Amino acid sequence: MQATAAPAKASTNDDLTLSLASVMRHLLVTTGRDFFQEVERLGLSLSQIKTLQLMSDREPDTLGAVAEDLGLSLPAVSRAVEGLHKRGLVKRVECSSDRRAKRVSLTAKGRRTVESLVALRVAGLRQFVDGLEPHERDALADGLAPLLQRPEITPLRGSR
Amino acid sequence: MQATAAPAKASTNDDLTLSLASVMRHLLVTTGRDFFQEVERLGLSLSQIKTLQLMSDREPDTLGAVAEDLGLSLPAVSRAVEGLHKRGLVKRVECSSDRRAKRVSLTAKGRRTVESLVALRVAGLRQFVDGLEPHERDALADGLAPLLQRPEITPLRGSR
DNA sequence: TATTGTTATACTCTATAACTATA
DNA sequence: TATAGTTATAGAGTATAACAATA
Repeated sequence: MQATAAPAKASTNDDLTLSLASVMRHLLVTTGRDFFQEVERLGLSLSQIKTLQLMSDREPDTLGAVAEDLGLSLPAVSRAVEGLHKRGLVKRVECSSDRRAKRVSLTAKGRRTVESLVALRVAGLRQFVDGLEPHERDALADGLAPLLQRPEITPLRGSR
Repeated sequence: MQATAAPAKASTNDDLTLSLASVMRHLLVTTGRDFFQEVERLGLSLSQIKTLQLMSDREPDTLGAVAEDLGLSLPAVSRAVEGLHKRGLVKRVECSSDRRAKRVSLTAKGRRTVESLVALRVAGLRQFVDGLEPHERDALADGLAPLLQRPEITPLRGSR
C-alpha cells in the first residue's frame, strides 16, 4: 500500500475513529493501575473521589449542587462528604444567607490529595510518552496540538 | 515565549503528556454517555459488563480464570455469571476432563450485546471525529498512525 | 487432602422515604 | 408549605467463610 496522488486522505473517519478507540483503550488499560491502587489505599469510595475532583475546580458549593452535577442522590453525597470531612479533606460551612444550606470546599489536605491522584494519572501517561520513539512523539504532539485550540477541550494544568 | 532556533521541539514530554491527558479527559467525559445509559437500561452490573467484554475475545474459560483476570472474587463472578446466564447471554458447560469446573462462553445473544455496547462507545468517538475540521482530522490521523504499529496497541476491529 | 464452584454472612454504597431545621 | 440536609430502611454488589462435589 503506497501513497499515490492523495497522500493525506489515507484515513477515513471510520479508520480514524477506530484508531482513536484503539489508542484510548490501550492508554486506559495501561495507565489506570497506580491510580486505582492509591484510591484503594486511601479507602475512598468512587463517589468520594468524584466529589473531590469536582470540588477541586469549583468555588464552595452546596451539597445539592454537587449531587446534581455528579448524578447522585443528595443522601449519597451527604454521606460521602461526611466521610471526607472525617478525614479532614473537606470543610462544610453554614451558608450565612440560608442557614439550611452548607457550602462544601476542599481543605488544603483535600487539595493535596486530589493533586496526588491527578499526578498518578498523569504519571501513567507520562510513562507512555517517555516510551515513544522520537518520530512517534513528534507526530503525536503535532496531531494533538490543533485539538487543544478548541475551547471545549480544557487544558489540564501541570503541577506547577 | 517565542520559538527561536528549535522549531520541532516546541513540545516537551511534559507538555505532550498534559496534552494527551486533556484530550483523553475530554473524550471520556464526552463519549461515555450513551454507553452507560444502555448499561443501565440492560440492568447489568459493571462486573457483568466486564465479564461479557472479557469473554468476547476469549475461548470458553473457567469461572476461576475469569475472576483472576477481572480482579474479582470467585463468588462475585459466580453470581455475575448466574445473572448473565438467566438473561441468556452466556452458557456454562461442564468441563469433560474436570467435572468440578465449568467453561463459560458467550451465546449469540451475548455476543450481539457486547457488539452493541462497543458500537455505542465507538459511536461517541465517531461523533467527535465527524466534528473535526479537515486539518484537525488529518493531523490527528497522522499522529496516531505510528502508534498503531506498536504490537501492544491492539487494533480494534470495526463491525464489519 | 486439595480444588472448583455455590451458598451463607457481613459490609459498603446507593436510592427512596421519613425527619429536622430553616425559609 | 417548601426546601437543604440528615437519618432510616431496603436493595445491589462485593469479599471472606462455610459448604458441596470432584480430583
